[in-house]
Amino acid sequence: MGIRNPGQRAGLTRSAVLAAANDLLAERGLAALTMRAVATRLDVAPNALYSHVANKTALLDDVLDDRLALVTEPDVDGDPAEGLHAVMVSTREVLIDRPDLVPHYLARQGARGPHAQRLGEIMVALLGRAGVTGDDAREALRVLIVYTIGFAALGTGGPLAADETGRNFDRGLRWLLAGIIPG
Amino acid sequence: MGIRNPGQRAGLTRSAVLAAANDLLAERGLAALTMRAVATRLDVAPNALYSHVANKTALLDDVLDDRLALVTEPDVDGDPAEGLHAVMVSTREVLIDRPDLVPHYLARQGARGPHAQRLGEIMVALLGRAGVTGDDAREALRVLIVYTIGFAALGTGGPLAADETGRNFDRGLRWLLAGIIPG
DNA sequence: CAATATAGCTGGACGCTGTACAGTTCGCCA
DNA sequence: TGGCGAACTGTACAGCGTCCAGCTATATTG
Repeated sequence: MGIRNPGQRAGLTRSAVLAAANDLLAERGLAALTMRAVATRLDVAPNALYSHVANKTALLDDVLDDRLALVTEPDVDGDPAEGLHAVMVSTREVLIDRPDLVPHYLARQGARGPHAQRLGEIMVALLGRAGVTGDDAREALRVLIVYTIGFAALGTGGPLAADETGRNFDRGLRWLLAGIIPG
Repeated sequence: MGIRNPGQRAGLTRSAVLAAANDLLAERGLAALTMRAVATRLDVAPNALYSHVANKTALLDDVLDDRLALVTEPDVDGDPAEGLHAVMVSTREVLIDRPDLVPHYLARQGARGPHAQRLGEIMVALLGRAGVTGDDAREALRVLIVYTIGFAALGTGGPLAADETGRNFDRGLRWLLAGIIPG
């Protein structure tokens, strides 16, 4: 543009880039989330972003994992089934207003970021306290994750209203938990 | 390219376009499925496709629905729970080797094509014969669909091997069906 | 059978994308 | 104080989906 001075530091930060991308996603959706749009919002040249992020896919990965940091941790000492229920509900709530992010998650065959990993560990611990371990735990984990992510992706797009979808999610989740932790 | 004679009919068909797109998806994945690649495969100029397909999104929608035509219909007079189980298993199998298609499905907030609709109706009928009707049926339908699509999307990408994932899917599915159809 | 309308295809182009390259300049550390 | 590495710039490229205008082989009509 000629307005920005060449070579001058804009004080750009990795987390500033993530935040800008996240905001853009929230305000205008995935289609509007282009590297150029993020750069514009930060008043910076498009390629400046590549000093802080490997590429757009990695950027989206990180935005997703940042998002997962907002999942509220359950009471690890309470009832395990209720703890699992709480984690899944919170996860869905956190993801549901970034619906475009979830297909990306699925296309990447699952999240691998630190926050995603932490959630997985918490769930495994809860399952263990409920007497589900080993292969059983791995299977239960996967079922719960797939179910939750699926519901987050479908968002409120079906024939049901928003709060109906929440109750619907809840109901299926309890069916799964009843199967996972019998009695 | 100057090789093809201008104005000459290539005998292009809508279903030929769908087939080419489907093949490309199977052989080289979603990233390789560009309008230009489809056109090249049909030995045609890229914009010729737009005589048969509204745009790329619609093309993907149609490829998906074509795919759903392959789902094997269950015995409508047998045990409803087994019928539902069979439909979901078949759906997952049909989608699992076009894994890129499923995030697209989710991003579009669910399939709406004729074959998808037919599957929905079959499921509702089975649920009805199991005594699940009205809102309960709509909720059960949604839970089953989300679960199945989710597993199709995650494909075999997790920590489990391919056939393990199949058994894993089966297990969770039975939990859900046990909740939907008690007794 | 001749004239006309139409639908299928073409080359070309537009605006947009992600991102590579090389150069400039700043802040920091020896 | 000198130099080095990191941050940022302008520029550019290849590839994308898709629109437009034109040509022509075919179908339709008189």
